[in-house]
Amino acid sequence: MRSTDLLTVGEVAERSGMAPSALRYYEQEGLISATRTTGNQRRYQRHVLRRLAFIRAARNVGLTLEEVSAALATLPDNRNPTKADWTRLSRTWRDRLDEQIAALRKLRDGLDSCIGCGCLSLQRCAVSNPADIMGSQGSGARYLPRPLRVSSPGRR
Amino acid sequence: MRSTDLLTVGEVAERSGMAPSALRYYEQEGLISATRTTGNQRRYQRHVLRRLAFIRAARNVGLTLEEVSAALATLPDNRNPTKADWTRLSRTWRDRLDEQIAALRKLRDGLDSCIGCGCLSLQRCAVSNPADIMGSQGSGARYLPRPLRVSSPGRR
DNA sequence: GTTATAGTTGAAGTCAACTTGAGGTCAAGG
DNA sequence: CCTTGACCTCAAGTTGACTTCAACTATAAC
Repeated sequence: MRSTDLLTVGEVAERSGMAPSALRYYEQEGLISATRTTGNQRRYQRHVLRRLAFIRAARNVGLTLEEVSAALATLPDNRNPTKADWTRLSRTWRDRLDEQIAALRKLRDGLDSCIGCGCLSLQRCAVSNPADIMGSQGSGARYLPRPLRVSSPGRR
Repeated sequence: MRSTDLLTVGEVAERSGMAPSALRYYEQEGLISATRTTGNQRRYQRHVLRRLAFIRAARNVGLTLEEVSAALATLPDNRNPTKADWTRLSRTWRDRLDEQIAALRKLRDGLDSCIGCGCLSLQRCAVSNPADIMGSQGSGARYLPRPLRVSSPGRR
């Protein structure tokens, strides 16, 4: 067993629940970083675990890696991120989750009315309506997870 | 303008809001069907629109095409599907949506407690917890849309 | 009959987020 | 010193749901 406070990929993988290949991929995408031993093996500082926790949490909320990347980029690089930094980043997730929940609820309520009538009319049914799942209040629906986003004709 | 009650791909595409390429793909996957003209062009019966509405609705709820396909296969082929048939199929969506909503709510509530503490601890934080988003009641979380499913270590 | 528009096929490309495989190297315990 | 298990890189493969392309043909309107 090594005695330093640096972690190998295997250790980080186990502690974070992510596959080593995912860790390499994240590094390649600039989301995390590691130093190298003289023999070119990765050694991670413990704080990478927090970063990975953030990444997982963000992915759970439905962000793409690109968005995660952008969020991480707003962290200060001259000092260690504080609680406040992480809090700031995760605060916007709440809105996103609220939007997602609202969208699902709308879908469900539309479905409830559809179950009564069995219509699934292209024109009238909220559930199968091609364009307008999120309704008309402005520019919503941007934060729906992929499978809940209605493919607007012409783009998937 | 043609006078029959059969629809061309273009017409079906416009009325359903789906791309012609998607319609061909669905046909290839056995989700819809069409007759052909002597010149080999597709002609759709009007009821394909209802089927497409179903497909879109199901996709909105997060089903894969394979699941949609399985659902459609339970429709009777000796008679036209009735309202009751469509209703039966869509009834299971409700449960799925309820599950999705519950999962998101759980995520949000976990987030609310995290915003206060800024922790994102791998061990304690519900939002970034690798294994256990849906909690312990049995085998839940099967119907979470892809981006909300936590990748269990070893599989994506 | 001509032309414009719309349709046909099969193969290949796209996207995100990884995983897998081949072929080779490192590190730690005995 | 040697073996074993962990690690390295780079390229290619995977999945689902399509889209795009090239090369060609049909149909409808005039």
